[in-house]
Formats: sequence, C-alpha cells, structure tokens
Amino acid sequence: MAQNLESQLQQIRRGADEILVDSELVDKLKTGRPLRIKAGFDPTAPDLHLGHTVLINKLRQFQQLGHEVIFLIGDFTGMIGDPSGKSTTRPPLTREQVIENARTYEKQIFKILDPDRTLIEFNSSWMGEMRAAGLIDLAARHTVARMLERDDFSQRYKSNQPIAIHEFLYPLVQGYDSVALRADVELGGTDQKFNLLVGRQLQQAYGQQPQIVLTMPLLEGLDGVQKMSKSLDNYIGIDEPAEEMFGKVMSVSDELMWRYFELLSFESEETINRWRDEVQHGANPRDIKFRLGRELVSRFHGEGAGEMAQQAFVDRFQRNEAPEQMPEHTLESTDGELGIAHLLTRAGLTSSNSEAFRMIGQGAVRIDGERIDDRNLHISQGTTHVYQVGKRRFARVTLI
RNA sequence: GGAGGGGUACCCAAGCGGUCAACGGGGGCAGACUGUAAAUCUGCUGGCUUUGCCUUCGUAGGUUCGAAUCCUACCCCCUCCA
Repeated sequence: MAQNLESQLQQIRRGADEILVDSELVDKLKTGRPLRIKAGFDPTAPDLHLGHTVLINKLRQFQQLGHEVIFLIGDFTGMIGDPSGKSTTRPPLTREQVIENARTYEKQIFKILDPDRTLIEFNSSWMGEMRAAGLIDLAARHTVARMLERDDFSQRYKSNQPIAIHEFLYPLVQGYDSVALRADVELGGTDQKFNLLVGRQLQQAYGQQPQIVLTMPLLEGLDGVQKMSKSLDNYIGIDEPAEEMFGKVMSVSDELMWRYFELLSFESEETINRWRDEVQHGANPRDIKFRLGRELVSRFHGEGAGEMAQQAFVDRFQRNEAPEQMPEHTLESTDGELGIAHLLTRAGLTSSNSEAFRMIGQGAVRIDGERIDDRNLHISQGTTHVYQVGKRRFARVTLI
C-alpha cells in the first residue's frame, strides 16, 4: 500500500496552501507506519458544499496512501463556538442542535471517504470527562500573549471589543484534541492555521511529537472571487439535484475551472495538466468542463448520474428543449381567461406583474416554445401550456 | 461626558427644493452572440387593476403649490477627545 516517498509527497502537496513543517512530514513518512490524520469539523453547518469537500478530499487521499483518517466531530467545541475570523462572540449551539448536525455530517462524508478506514470521533468523549482541574491544567500550558497573537483576537482586544474567556478555550480544546488523538497530521482551512499550530504547541507540552499542520485553501465560489459559502449564495451543495449541480459547474468560468480541478477532482495531476495543454492548443474548454461536471455529479449522485445530467444539460441549453420535470400549476381564470402577466406571476415564474411585463418586453417569455411579444395576451380557460421565462424557468400551467 | 460625521433601492454610492422611481459601480436577470449557464456586447433591475396611477430615500411630525433635498423631535451607526 505504501508508495514511494516522492510520489506520496507530491500527492500530499497537491493543492495544499502550507505544510508546517515540511521536513517533519518527510521524517514521519519515512517511518513507514500509517500516520494518524486528523481533521476537525465544527457541527454548525450540516449542509456541506463543495468548499467543505476540499478538506475531505485531502483526507481521502491520505486514506488511499494507507494512512489512518480521524474525522473529528467537534460536538464539544461546537458548544463553545469557534471565534476564528469573527468579530463578535458567537452564540453557542444547544446540545440537541449539535447532535442533529453531527448525524448529518456522518451521513454526507461517506460519499467521499471509505467508511471502513475512517475513524469517527467526538471530542465530547474526552472533553466531557475532563474535570475542572484538568481544564485549568490545560489552560496553564498556553499564555495570553500567544493567544493575542491571533489576528482576530488582537483586533478585538485593541478595539476594545469584548473577548469572553471561553473563546480562549476554543483553540486550547482543539489543540488538546490532537493530544488526545495523538495526531500525526492535522488538516484545516487556511483560516484554521492558528488553532492548528496551538495543537503543535500543546502536543509538545504534553510530551508528544508535534503534529504536521497542513492547510488547504478556501475554495472560491461560483463568482470566482469570494470563498464559497452559503450566505453568499455562490455555492454548490453536495445534496443539490444532479442537473442543478451540473449546471452550476458549467457556469464556472473557464479560468476557475482549473482551480476546481485541482481541489475537487480525483483525476491525477498529470491528466489535468494534459487537458490544460489540450485547451491551450485549441480544445474546447466546455468539453473539459463537462468532465468535471460528470465527475462531481457521479460522486454525489451515483455512477452514471453525471452522464444523465450532461445529457439533460445538452438537451436543454444546446437544443433548447424543455426539461422533462417541471412544476405543474392549475390556476383559476377570471371571466374565462387570464392575462399573461398574472399567469406568469401566479405560476411563480416571475416575482411580480411588473417583472412579467418586463420579461415579455425583453423577449424572454415563451409559450410551448413560441416566443411571445404581446404583453396584453390573454390565455383562455381550459388550456394547458408550457410557459417559459428565460432559459431556466419553466412551468406547465392548466387554466380552469 | 465633550466635538464632529453619517443613515438613499439587494450591496456600495451620487443627489442636497421641482427636469427623481432617484447618476454611477457591483451583484442579479434577460437578450444577442457562442464550442458552455465561460468570455464578450446590449438591455432591464419598486409595485399595480400597466403607456396612466400608487408607494419609496432611518422614524415621526412640520414648512411649501411642490421635499430624498429645508425645519423640529426621536432612533441607530461611525470618528476624534475625555
């Protein structure tokens, strides 16, 4: 199972932002024993998106290289609330929320990780046992000055915003998790660097070899600029319908596509480089993007789902066909008919009559595939048509 | 506690008595084009019983023929000083 050192290192480094300390990683790999790879997840975000999977993919890679993966669900720390990058104190989650979210995590990650070679741990299992004396002992191993090195803490401290004592405990507890698990390597996003380094420091304080810290970049969202996040609505959720997911991948710019390949694809770097080369020599980037879409959709929706999603995409956007599945509505007419604008709005295709009129004016509205331009069109009772606004909004409406 | 600056549409940001449903940018949507829901170009981006009407510029009043623009009070944010 163990591959030669150079090849392992090359794979591990792929996409990584930083490896601290690289030479120590080499030493650990040289021992030939399976390393214990830790990654912690704060169970506050039960719906994973592709941004989260960057880290999980890296875990999978370690797994395939024969190492032992520990997926740590921070159910205990989740009750504290990670202050990283936040300017204000976060409200803690309730016990029930944490447990609920943790279950969702477990369900989702095995679309990527091999369940037989993944150890799932909850940090409540040791933190819940820890007595106050233990916690104070832990707190004694780190200093306030070092805590204040962290940028967000120092910002808040300087600008006189409150920092509750428990927020200092978060990095300590996360670091202690590495002690409890005897982690060899810990993965995290670049925003986790400080916490990960506390782990190194604590491990040494408890007489262990410090873990290697490997940070992964935060994946850019669909806009290509800001990090993928739900609140910015620039994300691809791993639970999204196949066609939706495929479409969103296709909407990624040609440039950003390569970033997605690097961080999300399981194809080898050589293969990806070859495709990049092909595009430079005139190949259509769309076809390469198709591959990415197929790979990702199949990963989350099962073998063959990617091909089907691609076919649906081609039918819809290249041949301009209506999708097979669309919302159905039955609307009541007034005086035996209904104005087109009202119909579109009541069918949910436009958000207001004014918008409906605008769409008609822009030539965006089709009935059974025929473009209409009469804003005063009335549809008569007893008819069923497929109404379309733009390329993506469809509904089959029956008027009674 | 003192001094000053500011709150405008999804976001940023102009406007400072009528020509303002409100410049510009971002985002979003649509159209064209296209080898893609890439890129590029163009348009749209309050509502309605839609070519006319109604409601918006922190909140509530007031002045005026007429206010986002002036006045009063209140709420909220920011900067500096203590």
